[in-house]
Amino acid sequence: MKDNAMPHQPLYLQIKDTLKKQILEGKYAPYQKMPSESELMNSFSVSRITVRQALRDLHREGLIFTTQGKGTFASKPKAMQEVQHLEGFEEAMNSKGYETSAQLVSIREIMPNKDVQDKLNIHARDGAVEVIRVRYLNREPISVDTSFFPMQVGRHLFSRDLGRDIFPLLENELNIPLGRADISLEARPADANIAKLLQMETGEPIMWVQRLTHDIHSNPVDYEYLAFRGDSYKYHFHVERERTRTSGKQGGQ
Amino acid sequence: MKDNAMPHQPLYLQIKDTLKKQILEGKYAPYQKMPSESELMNSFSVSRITVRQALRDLHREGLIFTTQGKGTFASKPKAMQEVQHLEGFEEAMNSKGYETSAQLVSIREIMPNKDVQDKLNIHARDGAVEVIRVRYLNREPISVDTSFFPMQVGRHLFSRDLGRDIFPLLENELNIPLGRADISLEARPADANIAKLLQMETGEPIMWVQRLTHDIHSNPVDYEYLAFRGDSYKYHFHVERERTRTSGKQGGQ
DNA sequence: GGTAATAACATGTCATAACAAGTTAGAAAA
DNA sequence: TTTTCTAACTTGTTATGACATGTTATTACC
Repeated sequence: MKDNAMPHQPLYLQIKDTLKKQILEGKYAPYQKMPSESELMNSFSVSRITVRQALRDLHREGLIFTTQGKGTFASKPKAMQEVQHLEGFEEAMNSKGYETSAQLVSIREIMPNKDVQDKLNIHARDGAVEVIRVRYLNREPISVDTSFFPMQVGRHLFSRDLGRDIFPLLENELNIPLGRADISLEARPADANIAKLLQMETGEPIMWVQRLTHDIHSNPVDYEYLAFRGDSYKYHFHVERERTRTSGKQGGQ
Repeated sequence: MKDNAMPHQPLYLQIKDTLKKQILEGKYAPYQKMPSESELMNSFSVSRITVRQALRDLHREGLIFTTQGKGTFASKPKAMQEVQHLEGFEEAMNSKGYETSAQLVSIREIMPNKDVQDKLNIHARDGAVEVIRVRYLNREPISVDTSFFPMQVGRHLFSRDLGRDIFPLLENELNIPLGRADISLEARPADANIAKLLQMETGEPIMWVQRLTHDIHSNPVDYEYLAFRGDSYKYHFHVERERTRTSGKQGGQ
């Protein structure tokens, strides 16, 4: 594990990585039964505890689930985004070992509608840049992203590779330090255009995310709609019960 | 918290709960060294693997961290950077001048399925109380709430008015101080039952909210599914861009 | 007193083994 | 043919044991 000489990985991590790769490559379809612990012991020539340790990690990462007496099954990959901080989709997914990519559908200068004007604090005559992309998770379309940028930001994007994340681009190449984002979530039916891009039926549920991102000076720099497939996306977060609310008549559900 | 016949818990879970309680009570200050595995083996009279399994779970919950050669230490209490308080539904709506109400569909004692067992940390034979309600906004159904309570909480609900919020009921009448809640959001199609209760078409999008609420001692007290009409509900919150991530090559969207 | 070596301590990895508990396929009985 | 029972299979828990690796205290030497 010191610099050269292929770092020796513990067996359980090697097994975990092998199985994870197989799952992500689709060797095991969602809900398909995987080899038993006994079979894995034999095929990897290791003890059961080593296999279990690998399986336990895979379970913790949500890639498998196990039922006593039945066996181990591949989970349906589900993108889950933690809402603790403004974290990009790609970053969140890559940290889980999923492969992400994005495909630019279009980029153009537009006359912003009222909503975009209000959000970006601009006028119609200022113009704005609209970027539409489809994002992929493990090569399957998962979201259609429609982003609007004020011209002083947007005009720099025409010459950039938009097949990857925009946030680091804004920060690292345009030197725009990002700050707060306002986010809203709704469940909506997919319209025909989105349904087509996401390879689903019109009317099926999507998670409709609106996000307005500011720089650290609170200037709006990016207003976007993200339409995620409902069956492939989940938001997750923690909240605390605020103490002072207990004195009121409200609160809870 | 389990008053009657304490169901037999695996040793590692008992040890984990004991240590967790000690940590949360402040017996070990943040970063303070905890007993070694060897000492825990002796004090609990179990094998090392049983101790390690308990420690592994505590580590996974963020309560401890371990360093090879040094030992095991209490973590700094997660100062949950709460995105924003989940504003109580009723409060949020009432502050906007909307009229809210809830109608009890059913309350019954059930044998909890595996998911509910896991979430409420109970066994099937413990039973649980299931409460199903429809919530109204300005007299139109907006959500179907299915809540599960462990028996020591749930049995008190049979004699209560469930036409109003449960959280203040739990806090003010049952003296259960509420703490953290884990929440996840998904867009899903409404099944026939929910569609009927919400007066919508089967398959239309709903916002599927899963919420596990704990008391301040981290005991789970309420596990619920909230199915909101997609066309009548929106989640909104703020997040900050985390500074340290800008140094990476990933991030953004 | 400072430095190096060694021993003791502590967690990390892995093996073998056994029993508990849940599921299912196949055999036997009705 | 259908139902019941049992053996085989499968995961869950726990024990004992050994070696690897990292840290720290102690001892020996200069």
